[in-house]
Amino acid sequence: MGKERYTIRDIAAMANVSRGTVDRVIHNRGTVSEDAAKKVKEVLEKINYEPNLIARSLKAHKDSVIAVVIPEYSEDYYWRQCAYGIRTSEKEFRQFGISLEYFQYSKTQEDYNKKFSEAIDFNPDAVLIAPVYYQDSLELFHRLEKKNIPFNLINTPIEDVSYRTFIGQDYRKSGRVAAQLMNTLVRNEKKILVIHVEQYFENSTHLQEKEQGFKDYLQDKNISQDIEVLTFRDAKELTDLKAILPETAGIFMTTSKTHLVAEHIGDNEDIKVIGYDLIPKNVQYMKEGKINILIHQNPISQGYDGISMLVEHLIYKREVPKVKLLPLDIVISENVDCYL
Amino acid sequence: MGKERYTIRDIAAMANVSRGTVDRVIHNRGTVSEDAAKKVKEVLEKINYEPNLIARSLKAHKDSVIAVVIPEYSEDYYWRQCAYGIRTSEKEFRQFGISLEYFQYSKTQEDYNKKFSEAIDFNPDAVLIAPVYYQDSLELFHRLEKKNIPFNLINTPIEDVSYRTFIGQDYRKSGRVAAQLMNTLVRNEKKILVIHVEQYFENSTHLQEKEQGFKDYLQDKNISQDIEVLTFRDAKELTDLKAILPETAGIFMTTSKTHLVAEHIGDNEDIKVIGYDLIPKNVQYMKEGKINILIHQNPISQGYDGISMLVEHLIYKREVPKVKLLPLDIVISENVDCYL
DNA sequence: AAATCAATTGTTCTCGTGCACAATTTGTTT
DNA sequence: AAACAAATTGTGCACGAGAACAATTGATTT
Repeated sequence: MGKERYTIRDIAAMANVSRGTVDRVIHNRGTVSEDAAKKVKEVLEKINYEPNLIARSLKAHKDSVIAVVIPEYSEDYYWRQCAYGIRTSEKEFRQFGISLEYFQYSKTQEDYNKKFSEAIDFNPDAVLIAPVYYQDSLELFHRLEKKNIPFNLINTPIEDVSYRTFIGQDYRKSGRVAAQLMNTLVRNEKKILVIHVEQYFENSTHLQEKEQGFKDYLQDKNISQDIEVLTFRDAKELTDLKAILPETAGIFMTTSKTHLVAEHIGDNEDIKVIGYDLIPKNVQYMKEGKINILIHQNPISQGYDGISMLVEHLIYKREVPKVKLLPLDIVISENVDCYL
Repeated sequence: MGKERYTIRDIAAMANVSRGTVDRVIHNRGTVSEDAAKKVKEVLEKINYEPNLIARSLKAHKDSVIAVVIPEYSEDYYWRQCAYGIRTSEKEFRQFGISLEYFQYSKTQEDYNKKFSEAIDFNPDAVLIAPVYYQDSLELFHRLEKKNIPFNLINTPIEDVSYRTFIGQDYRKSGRVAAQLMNTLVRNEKKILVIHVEQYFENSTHLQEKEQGFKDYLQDKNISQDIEVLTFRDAKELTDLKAILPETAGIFMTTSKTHLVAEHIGDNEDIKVIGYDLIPKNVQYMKEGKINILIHQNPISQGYDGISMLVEHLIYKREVPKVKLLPLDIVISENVDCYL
């Protein structure tokens, strides 16, 4: 049975060579005679050797530092959740010699640039980034590449960049899910609004993806439903909504600002609302019945996986996938508790 | 800052004692003078010492065996998924000296008894059980208790037994979720069927819980909907359904046998179906539109967590919660792929 | 004061891997 | 064959915790 755990010592004994030789064969470094190499390889093959990662990582204290570039999170529930995931992972890996250095940016383009730059100049061993501003990011990523620093992206995917892994949702699919749900909720001739609330909408490809997915679904299913897309730069602009609410059956909000819509809908209107993220205001409105469905974007997992997949690469040098897609969790008032 | 990683050596130096004494204080074993104990404790307090688990587990090869008592899974997709989670976890912990011994039972009461007994006589260090038959289980659990063998339950909760941790869903809530979803799907005067398909229904408290949750929700929300509960011992009995389908608006299936219902519904009937588990047949019917919603019971996580929480206890002696509730994932055809 | 025992403290080895260095063998040149 | 370099192989130590064992101190008895 291949059930036992063999050590390098065992292998050395079986192949009649020294521990050093086995080590050299495994890591193919140094010089080994053909004869010895063959014997060792045969044994390795036979017993299906798997190194003891515990012993290995006990030795391998390289003390790496990971820079974390995310939005300022003290005032923001969503990013605070994400930071919580990051910190959980930090705790777990501290004993592996991993430490984190946070670079939080306030939500302006300049500050994003500044903090990201600082992170690069800090010369970390790896970087975790929540990239919000597409254009600015490209140049910054390029600097990381030149320095040969591996980096992971969370929340917002950016194509054509040599990141290690993107952790987040398939936004196209996310939009499709929203559309299917909306279709079960709404069955009349009034129209459906797709609303974006984002200052830098042009840079936010993921919002555009959600919209596209939403439309794709309706088209695929031959559902002829009136759709109107609205893009607001600022929360205040939502007052414009009032006029069209009477002829609206449902609203799909592409961001976590879903609660804004709920606020603008009067108590008496029967408008179905689908949006994103379990931030307290959203959850509150959901429990009051003003938001029907929220799609959970798993900020905690994003943070946790973002770090741990970087560590997998730094310490264990494990292969990591290019994309780690998180589930598209559908949340209603009755199951919201188990995602909080 | 308490950011550094201190070793027992560091602590010994700081407290001006030997490494042995520090070790004795930490594990409070052996004899230590009050004076020395106080000094060491002060240092421990100050630096917030956390032992290096890697080094610890390198040494602590106790080679534990965990017995796994689950249904025969070669022919059963759900339990195969669960076994997959168990095996993933087995792989991960093999290097910690953990090995598993499987005791699969065919789905009869006698065989459950027999295999479970064998597992106990095997004298494992811990046991993971998917208990199906309530009555028989009590006696068997008692035998484990007497032998002082810790055990975890998955899938089916059994109260008043001193298991370590139950891993599974909150079935009451699960029923509530189904009810809320059904209520969005169905809005007419026809009735809703709650269907159980289970040979040993009396022993299956979790199915009864689902039913109760379903009813609770409707009552809480003052929804006056006709409900009829049907219990089938065998798949064949479902032919009886035919007669009542015309006056049925929706069906809530409490087991993974949801596909049976889909099979019995003709193509033309517009009956909404909510059921459990992403087994291939169910997924197939969902894609065809014959099943509307499936609630995912996370068999993989159940298996994985079931083992890993046992290991946490065996190796690290960490505190583990009495109940680990898995999320109540709502699955529709558009997001089914991300749960497979 | 020497002997004995208990209480306390200090030392050393182990776990499995990785790496640096030491030791050995082999081949080549004079 | 001696001298030397190159190729190959063997050995020792470090990582941090745990546990067995050895050593020291203090107290008690004869």
